[in-house]
Amino acid sequence: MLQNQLFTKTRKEAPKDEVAKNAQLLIRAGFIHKEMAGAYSFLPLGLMVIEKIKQIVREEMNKIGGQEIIMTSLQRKELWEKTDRWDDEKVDVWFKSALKSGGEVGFGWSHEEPITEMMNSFISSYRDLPVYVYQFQTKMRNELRAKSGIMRGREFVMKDMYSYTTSEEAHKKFYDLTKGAYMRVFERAGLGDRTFLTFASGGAFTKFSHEFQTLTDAGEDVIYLHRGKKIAINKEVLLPEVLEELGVKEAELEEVKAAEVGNIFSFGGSKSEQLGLRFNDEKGEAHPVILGSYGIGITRLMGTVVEIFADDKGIVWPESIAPFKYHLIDLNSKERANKIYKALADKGIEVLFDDRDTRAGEKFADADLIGIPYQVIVSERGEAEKTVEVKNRMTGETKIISEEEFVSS
RNA sequence: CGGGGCGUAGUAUAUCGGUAGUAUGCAUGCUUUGGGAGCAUGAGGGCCGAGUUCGAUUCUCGGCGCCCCGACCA
Repeated sequence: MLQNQLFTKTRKEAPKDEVAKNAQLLIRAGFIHKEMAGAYSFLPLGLMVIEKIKQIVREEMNKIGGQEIIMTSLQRKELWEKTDRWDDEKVDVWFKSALKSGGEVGFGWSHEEPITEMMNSFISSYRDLPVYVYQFQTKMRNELRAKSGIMRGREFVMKDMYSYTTSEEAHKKFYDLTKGAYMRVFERAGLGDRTFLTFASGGAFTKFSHEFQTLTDAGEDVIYLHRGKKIAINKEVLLPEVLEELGVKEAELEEVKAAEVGNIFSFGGSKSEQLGLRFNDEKGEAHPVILGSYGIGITRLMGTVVEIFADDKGIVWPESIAPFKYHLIDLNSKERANKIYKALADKGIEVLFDDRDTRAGEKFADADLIGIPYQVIVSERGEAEKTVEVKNRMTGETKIISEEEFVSS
């Protein structure tokens, strides 16, 4: 992509109404635009990152049998009344509106109810199970206070997956499978070594649910970490019996701040019961379908990555979710740079070509701010030998290699 | 929802009861060209409403919006 054609611009100064590092940098670099408190638009660069993250998640969910769908954001009042979660007293993050034709609708803050009810149309026998479905959805939550940039907005992108199985055993098996899939997602997104499976309160159905907590001071949660065992316990369930069950002593735990980038829940059969989702077993006896729910905050993950890897010059993207692999910077060597750009583009390599007619300093500063993993500098210095400089944004390391070698690598 | 802070140009800020200044960004020209260059010229601004006043961007009240701490976050 030609940088000249990118309609966004970088800024030197962060807007005064943002304090969160992720929002400051993403706005300065032109990835997002703030529409109102807790609501951000994703611009070309930001959307590319979102799509990269989604693709990683998609691949991992498909690998464990997930099927992708997308549900409507509009939700029926009657449905949520069946599970007693329509009332604002029960769920305080509802956005609701009225239909002109009469009646009320809600904007989805979660999709357990509608998707489970929908499954009534497709699940009636043990032969129809298991079913694993997921979607990438824009969730809307009427938070009393939005904060932390894109890490806790009123509107955000979430992957939510639901599992429908015949038994607790089958459920447990899939539940454990998702733990692995989730860790692979976070590893691929660059957060592997600082993301921990965390025990959290499980609600009415199981003792624990599990969260995936990524260590960062920008997070909202406090967890107690056992680095040796690679597990953590959310502050909310740091109780003697929990410690005993997990076989850890409080003294061995480290108190750290973390951001919840994912969570997985077991619902048992009660919600299915409420919504009438049952299946017949081999003997023709009806049972409620066992439900599990699995979330990954896509936009929160993006914000977390920015918080963790950014330095004083700007964002640093892990290669796996960067909008481009290369930032090609032309310093008065347009002919050569053009040729290199075309060669890369022909090979389908993702490259942002800074073809703007600006000074070197500005190009370097912008490239550092945007945070693409490799900056490829084409200048008069390499004219005679036909070389380019390849600078690693994360390490700052620079290599001079021949144009030919670079293009063919 | 409790507490605190804030609203001045695209952005960041200053000043002031009486012609609103600076930086940056933007436009044009010249000079410059490896870490956000220099000079010149130009366009661009007081959240909304009411009140006080000869006069309000400034003071008072109300509204709207934004930020922070706490609470909340199946």
